[in-house]
Amino acid sequence: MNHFDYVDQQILLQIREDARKPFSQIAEELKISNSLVHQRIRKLKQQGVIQKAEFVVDEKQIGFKTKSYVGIRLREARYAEEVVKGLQEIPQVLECNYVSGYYAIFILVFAYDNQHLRKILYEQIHKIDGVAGTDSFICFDTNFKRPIPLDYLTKNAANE
Amino acid sequence: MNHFDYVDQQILLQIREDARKPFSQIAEELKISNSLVHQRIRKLKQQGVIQKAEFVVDEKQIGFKTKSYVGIRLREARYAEEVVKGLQEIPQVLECNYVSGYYAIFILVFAYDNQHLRKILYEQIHKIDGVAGTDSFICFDTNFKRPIPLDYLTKNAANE
DNA sequence: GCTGAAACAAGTAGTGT
DNA sequence: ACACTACTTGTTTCAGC
Repeated sequence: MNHFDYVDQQILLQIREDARKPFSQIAEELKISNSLVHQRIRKLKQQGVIQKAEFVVDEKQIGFKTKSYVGIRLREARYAEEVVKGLQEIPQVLECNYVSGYYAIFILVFAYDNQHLRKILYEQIHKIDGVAGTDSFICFDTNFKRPIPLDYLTKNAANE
Repeated sequence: MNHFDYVDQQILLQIREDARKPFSQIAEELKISNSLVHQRIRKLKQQGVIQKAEFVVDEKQIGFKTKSYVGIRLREARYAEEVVKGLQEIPQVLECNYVSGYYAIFILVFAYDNQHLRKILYEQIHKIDGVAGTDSFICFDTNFKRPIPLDYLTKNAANE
């Protein structure tokens, strides 16, 4: 397991909320040196704990008003790979997972509006060979969306 | 509709993939001045197109191996708000949406492992008043995950 | 493993076209 | 609406503790 102490956790908590926060400011708040922040962030990157920094784009502001999760059933399991390839060709499909349960594949779709979603479903997804059917769960509202807790790592670090 | 031209699009494409990319470097690549990049990013922030910059944390690296979508059915529709409040108390529930279709609420859960997920489901979610039942779609694998396309804005800008 | 200073690079604001 | 310049601030490296 990776080493992961209080300083790492505090740095992570800050930069994952604001990736452009100056390291010098973080250092000041944690009362550590400028360069230590730099060293720790480099370590976290090397370990793969942090991968990259992204600017978050508001989907509604750029015209995507309909967010929907879609469960996909296959005619037979062997079509899975091919269907994933087909889904990848549709830019509005932002996420694609193999799942357990009633569906084989579970995706996240962003469309301009409900009509656009209907088009994507019936003119594109349903035409992919191997797709037996779909169920859509259109998001009326997102109540909350938040980052993953960091407690597991610190708990484990305590055992080292 | 917002003004949104080629420069805006190019800047967005770059910073959403790397929020710490130096503005000066973006300026160089687009062959525009340093300060124009700065101005445009400020504009995009004011318009709400970009909200904040985040560092992406790898869930597996920090101990969360089980990702699952969970559909929640309610005993009666009027319980909705209360159930959302209950879900908010569970830190491993990272996203919560009101949805159309078979379920009333659809959530994203990250757990240490399958047993931990089971615990969250039966010892926490099922004990919230109003929850009639749940179905879990455990993600065996995420085939792809990508950012939203930006073409809509530029298409609309052309009509202005 | 951490700090501090020094060299370097980038962000910011004001002015002019 | 954009570029240029001067100024401020942050980043990064490295010697030393």
